[in-house]
Amino acid sequence: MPKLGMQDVRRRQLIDATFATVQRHGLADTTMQRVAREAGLSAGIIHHYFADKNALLAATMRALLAELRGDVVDRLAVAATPEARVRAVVAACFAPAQFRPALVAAWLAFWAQSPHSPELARLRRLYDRRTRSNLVAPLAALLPRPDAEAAATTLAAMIDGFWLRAGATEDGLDRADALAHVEVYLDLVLAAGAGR
Amino acid sequence: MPKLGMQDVRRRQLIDATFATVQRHGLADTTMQRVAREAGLSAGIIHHYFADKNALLAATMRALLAELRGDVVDRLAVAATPEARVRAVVAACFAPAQFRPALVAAWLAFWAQSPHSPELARLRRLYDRRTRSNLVAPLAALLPRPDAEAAATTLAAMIDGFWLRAGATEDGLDRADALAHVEVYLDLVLAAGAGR
Amino acid sequence: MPKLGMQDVRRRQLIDATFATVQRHGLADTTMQRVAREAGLSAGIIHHYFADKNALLAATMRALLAELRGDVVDRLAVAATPEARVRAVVAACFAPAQFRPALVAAWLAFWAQSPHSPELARLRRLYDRRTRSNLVAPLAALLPRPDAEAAATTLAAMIDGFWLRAGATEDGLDRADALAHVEVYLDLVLAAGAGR
Amino acid sequence: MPKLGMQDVRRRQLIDATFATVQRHGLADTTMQRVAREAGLSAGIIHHYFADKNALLAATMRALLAELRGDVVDRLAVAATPEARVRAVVAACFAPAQFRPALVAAWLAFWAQSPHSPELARLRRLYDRRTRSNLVAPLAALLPRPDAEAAATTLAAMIDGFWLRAGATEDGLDRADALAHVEVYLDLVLAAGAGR
DNA sequence: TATGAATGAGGATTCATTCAT
DNA sequence: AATGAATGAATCCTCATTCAT
Repeated sequence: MPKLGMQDVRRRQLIDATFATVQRHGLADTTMQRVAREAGLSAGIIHHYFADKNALLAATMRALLAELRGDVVDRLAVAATPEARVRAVVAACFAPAQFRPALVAAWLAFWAQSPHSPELARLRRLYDRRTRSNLVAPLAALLPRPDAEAAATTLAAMIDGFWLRAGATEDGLDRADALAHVEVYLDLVLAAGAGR
Repeated sequence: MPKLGMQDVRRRQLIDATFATVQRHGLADTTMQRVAREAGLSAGIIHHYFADKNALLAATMRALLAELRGDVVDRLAVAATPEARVRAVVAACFAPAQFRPALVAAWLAFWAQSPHSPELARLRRLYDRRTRSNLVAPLAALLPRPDAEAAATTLAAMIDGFWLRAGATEDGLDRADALAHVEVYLDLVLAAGAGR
Repeated sequence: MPKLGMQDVRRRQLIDATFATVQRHGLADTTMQRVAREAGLSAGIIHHYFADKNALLAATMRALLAELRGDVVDRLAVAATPEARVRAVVAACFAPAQFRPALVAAWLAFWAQSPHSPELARLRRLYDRRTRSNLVAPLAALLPRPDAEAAATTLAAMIDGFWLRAGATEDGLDRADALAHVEVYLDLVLAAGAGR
Repeated sequence: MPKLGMQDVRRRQLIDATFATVQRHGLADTTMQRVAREAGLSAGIIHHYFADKNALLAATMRALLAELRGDVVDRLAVAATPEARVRAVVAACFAPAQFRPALVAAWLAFWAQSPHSPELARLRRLYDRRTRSNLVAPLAALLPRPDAEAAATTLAAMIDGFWLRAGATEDGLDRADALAHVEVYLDLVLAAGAGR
C-alpha cells in the first residue's frame, strides 16, 4: 500500500468538504470559501490542489462515482450466478451507503449541471455506460440479447427514478421499499424470460 | 393610461425567457441580466413583475408544471377505460412537447435546486402527488389496491428515470424507445394482474 | 379665502405623505415609490407637482416650518407683555403639536441633510434667524441688549437640545419636563436681569 | 504568511475613510464605493473587515464616541474639585478636537439615523447615559440631588443644542462663544445653589 | 391629470482567483 | 505548504426619472 502524500490527504480532505458543502447548501451555494471553511483550511489553498472550482467539483463527482463503483465491484466479486450478479448491481445502488438523501441530492446537483460542464458530462456518460454494462452482461446470460438490453435500460431508468425521488428528503420513500419495487420488476422480467 | 394587460404579457414573456435561459446556461448561470436580455427588456423591469429571482424561477417551474398538467388532462379527457387512462398519463409524459432534452434539463435543474428552495420543494411535491394519483386512480380499477399502488410507484420512478436520462442531450435515447420500454412494463403488470 | 385648486390639494397630500414616510422610515429610506403609495397615488405623478425629489423634500421641510411659525404667531398674538412674548415662543416650541418624537425625528433628518442641500440649508438658516429674533425682541425689553442676545442664544440652544433628545423616541424625557427645565432657566435669567 | 496586523490597521483606515465620507457627502450619500476610494482600497475588501455597511457605520460612530470619551476622561483625571469636574466635562465637549463642524455634522447624521438602526440607537443611549452621569456626579456634590439632576439635564441639552448649531458649517457661531454661554449658565446655577 | 411601464445607473454584497508573505 | 489580504467582476436589487398612453 503506497503511503499517501500530503497531496493526496489534502485533496481527499477538500473533496470531502466539497461533498459536504454541496449536500448542505446546494451546488449553487457551494463557494470556495465555504468549502475551505468546511475543510478547516484557508480559502487560497484550494488552488494549490485544484486548478479551479470546476476541477474541484469534477474531482468530487469522480469520488462519488468511485465509491459506487467500489460497492458494485465488491458485491459482484461474491456473486456466483448471473442472476446473483444482476441482483448485486441493483443491491449496490440501494445500499445504505449509496441511497442516502444527502448523497443523492449531491448526485442530482451534478447531474443537473452536467449539460453545462464537459467534464461532468463525461463522468455522467461514464456512469451510464458502466451501469448499463453491469446490468446487460449478466442479463444476457438469462434472456435473449434484445430482451436483456431492454430490461437493462428499464432497470437503469427505475434505479435512477428512485434515486431522483430519494433526493427530496422529506419524501417518505424508504430505501427498502424502493429496492423491493425494483426486485418485483426483476422477478417479473426474469420469470417472463424463463417462461419462454 | 399605460398599455393595459402588460402584466400578463410581460410575465409570460419573462417566464419564457427564464426557461430559455435555464436550458441554455443552466440554473446556476441564469442571471437576471441574461433573462432580461433574452426577453429584450431591461434588467430592472423584471422586478416590476416578480418580487425577486426566486419568484421568477418558481413561476417558471409552475408554468412548466401547468403545461404538463394540461397535456395530461387533455389526454385523460378522451380516455374511456381505466387502461386507456393509465396509458394516457404515460403517453403525456413522453409526448413530444414534454419529452424534449431542453425542457427536461430545465426540469432537472429545478429538481436539483428544490431541496434548497421551499417554493420549488412545494412544486415538486405537488408534481409527485399529482403524478401518483393520476396513475393510482385508473390502476386501482385494474388491480388490487396494493398492487395498484406498487405499480404506480414503479411507473412513476421509471418515467422520472427516463426523463433524467433525456436531460443529457447527446444521449441517443429516443422518445419512442423510452415510451416503448414503459409500455412493456405496463403490459407485464396488467397481464400479471389480469391473470389472477 | 381662495378656493384650493387640485394643484394645492395634491401638493399638500404629497407633502403629508412625505412627512409620514420620513418619520416612519427615515430620510434615507424615503423613496418616491413609498411616498406615492402613502399618498395613494402612482409613482409617476409626483413629478407633475414637484420638479424632483429634492423639491419635494424641501417643500415638506417648508411645511413643517410654516406650522411651527403659525403656532408661534398665534401665541404671540395673545401675549401682552414682553415676558409673556418670550414665554409664548418657548411654549410654542414645546406645544404638543410640535414636540412630538415623530415630528422631531423628521426635523432632525432634514437638519442632518442640510449641509448637503442648499435649499434645506436655506430653510435651516431661516428657522435659526426667526427663532433668534422671536426671542431677542422681547428679551431686549427686559434685559440689556448684550444680555438679551446671550440669553436668546442660550435659550435657542436649549430648545434645540431638548428637541434633539425628543427625537430618540424611547427616551423618557417628557414634554412638560423639558418645558419646565427651560422655564427654570428663563426664571433664572429674568431674575438676574431684574436684580440689576 | 500574509502581512500581520492588517486587521487593526485596515479597520482604522476604513473607519477614518467612512468618517471623512460622511462629513463630506452626508450619510445618505456615503456608499461603500466612496468609502473604499477614500481609503484607497477596492470596494470588495471592506467586507473582509466589516460584516456589512451597518457594521462599518456603527464602528465609525463608536470610534467618534471613544474619542470624545477619551477627551473627557483625560480632563477629569486632572480635575481636583467637583466644580472642576463639571467644567472639565463641559470643556471637553467644546474642545477644538470635538467641536468641529465636520465632526458635528457626522455626529448629527448618525443621530438622525439612530431611530432606524438598533445599533446606532444603542450607541446614542450610551452617549446620553454617559454624558448625564458625567455631569450629575460632580453636580451632586455641589447642589441638592434634585437640583443637580435638573441642572445636568439642562446642561446636556444646551451642549447638544450648541453642537446642533455647530453642524451648520456656515454658521458664525464660535466655539469659544458657545463655551462661554454654557459657562454663564453654569455660573448662574452654581451661584444659585451656593446661595441657599 | 394620472397611470404604471420602462430604463439605466448605482446600491450593497459575494465570489473565484491571485499574490505577497 | 499555507495564509488571508486584495482585487475586480458579477450578482441581485432599488430607485429617481421619463414617457406612452
